[in-house]
Amino acid sequence: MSNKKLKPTESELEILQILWDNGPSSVRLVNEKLNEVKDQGYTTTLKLMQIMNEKGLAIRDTGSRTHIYSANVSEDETKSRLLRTFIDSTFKGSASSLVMQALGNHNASKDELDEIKALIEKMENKK
Amino acid sequence: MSNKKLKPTESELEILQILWDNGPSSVRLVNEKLNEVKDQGYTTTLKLMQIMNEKGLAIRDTGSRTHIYSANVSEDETKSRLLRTFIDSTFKGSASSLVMQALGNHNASKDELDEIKALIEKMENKK
DNA sequence: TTTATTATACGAAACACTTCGTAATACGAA
DNA sequence: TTCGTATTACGAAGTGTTTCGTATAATAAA
Repeated sequence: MSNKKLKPTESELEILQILWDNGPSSVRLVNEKLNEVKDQGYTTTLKLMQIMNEKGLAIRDTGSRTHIYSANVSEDETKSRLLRTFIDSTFKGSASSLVMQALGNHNASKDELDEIKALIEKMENKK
Repeated sequence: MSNKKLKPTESELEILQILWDNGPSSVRLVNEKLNEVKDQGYTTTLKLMQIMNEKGLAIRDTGSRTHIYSANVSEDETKSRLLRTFIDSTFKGSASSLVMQALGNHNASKDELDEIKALIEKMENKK
């Protein structure tokens, strides 16, 4: 996987998510997945994926006529970087501010809270 | 406060944060605060704030020569909406996925972890 | 009053992102 | 081979954001 520091756009992230979920895919398949959610012409999707290839967000196998695209950035690293950027720009870098807002506004279930608390304890033991 | 559903841009959010922190402010003051962090010409800041006024993100008092701008959207509501959008686009709508990622990838310090754990315990006791 | 300073208004350029029309090409079917 | 379809390539238009130069107006200083 590439370790480029590029921040994908909204549209690119949608496509990356499809590639992460489905593995290497043709433009046709990605476009069909996208069209389950929104209207978008085939050539629009194609163009976006070509640009993603140029940017290094995706790579493609051009061996056969139908090019097969794969994500070239890892899901975890990408989301972690997006989260970091979001925390910095919206919550002045404070992860706890964000978590409080997230937990406060979405009424997490008791099971979710337990799960999260367990994770926190695990992390604290490591520090 | 206005309840318009407008999503501020990155630059607009920076300015809103200054207005939230400092209260009603002149363009000059906002520009000075911005310039502590980044280079940006005065007229650029002015233009952004004029646009924010047009969009309803800010209002201004034009009574005296130096116009005084105030945020016209609440900090909590705005951040909550931004968070919701971010969770939807990046974490498929799952707040706990986001929290896990925030806690798991060095996005939170030990102090923040303690803070969050305390919050969770408080929430659990309420249930 | 004259000059210098400070502020706003306006418009345009630069940039990035999204969208799609059209052309060229490869492939498969008749 | 010929025709229709699927695919990629290319370029340009539309939109939104950011940036700033210049003009105009108001105020303060001399």
